[in-house]
Amino acid sequence: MRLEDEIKQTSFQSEGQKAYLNIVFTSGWLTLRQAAAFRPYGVTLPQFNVLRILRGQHPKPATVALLIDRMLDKTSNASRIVDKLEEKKLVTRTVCPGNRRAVDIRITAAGLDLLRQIDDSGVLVAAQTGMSTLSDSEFQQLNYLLDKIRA
Amino acid sequence: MRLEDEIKQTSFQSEGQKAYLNIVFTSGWLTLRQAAAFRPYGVTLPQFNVLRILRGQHPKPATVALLIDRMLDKTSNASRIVDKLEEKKLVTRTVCPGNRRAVDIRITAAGLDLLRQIDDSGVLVAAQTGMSTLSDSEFQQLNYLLDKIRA
DNA sequence: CTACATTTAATGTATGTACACTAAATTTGC
DNA sequence: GCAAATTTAGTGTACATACATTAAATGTAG
Repeated sequence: MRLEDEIKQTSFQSEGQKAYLNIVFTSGWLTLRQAAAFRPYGVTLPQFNVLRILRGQHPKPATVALLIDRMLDKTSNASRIVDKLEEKKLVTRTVCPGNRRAVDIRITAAGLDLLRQIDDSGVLVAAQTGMSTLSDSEFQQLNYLLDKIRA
Repeated sequence: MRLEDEIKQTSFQSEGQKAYLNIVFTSGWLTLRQAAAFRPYGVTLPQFNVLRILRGQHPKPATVALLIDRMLDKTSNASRIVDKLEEKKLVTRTVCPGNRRAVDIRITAAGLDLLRQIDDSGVLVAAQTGMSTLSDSEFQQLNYLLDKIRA
């Protein structure tokens, strides 16, 4: 749907201003759909993303610093997201033996199970059906333009 | 900067998956810059956006429902954003005489002053310098692609 | 006119975001 | 070897987001 109709604004200062609003609005639109898809599994989107990073490391542990490095949202508080996952027994936290400042974070069997369930359900794919309306070359063009904005 | 480098991920399931991450990441990147620009003025980005909607209505009042309709983030809690603005005396809230369920929200002289200050400062333009790296036709292409995703 | 439904805003609760600050462990420079 | 700097997590606080629920005013059907 055209941005103009979504936010009931008919004129914009510039195409750039409109593009800014469009990026932020589309991001929210997509995130809302993703979050809804995960809700039945009892994890939020940031929690899911941390779990996926941990699975990528498995069976090696990750530190909080590594999570921050790989997270989309660098300023989000990885500690507190790990808190929630620990409460749900999806991850474990142990002081790193080699460096007692750091904390080794590992995904548990239950965590791996949950990710497998979500993978199998196709929920992730379904949540991105909004994303299936573009061709591969259009996606590439989009990625090119977004990367260029942050040049 | 390439998304791959920003989030240290070298492979993606598909261009669509990568585009999804790119939209969300770029949105966060832009929002962070905008928020920093407003901080000296003591308002947050959602608060600023509500103020702008109210200026657009001025001198007519707006209701909470109208704010939600025009906001980028429909599920954000307009009531509480108005709370903050009211505390800062940037808006007023009065029960709507014609419909006592509704609340008339108006921007105050101080609110208009603040917006004028922000406009004059060029802060908004400066915050969007990240957005100046694309040509108009590239922005148009970007808008087209984003609208198509939400088709 | 009254009972029920709908509209409108506000509130409650859990989570996440942004940023400053703290505290402990380690590294570095002398 | 020790003092200062740095690294690493965690905490505190303010704000926003997401969604369910409440409460009051209004509309509507009988």
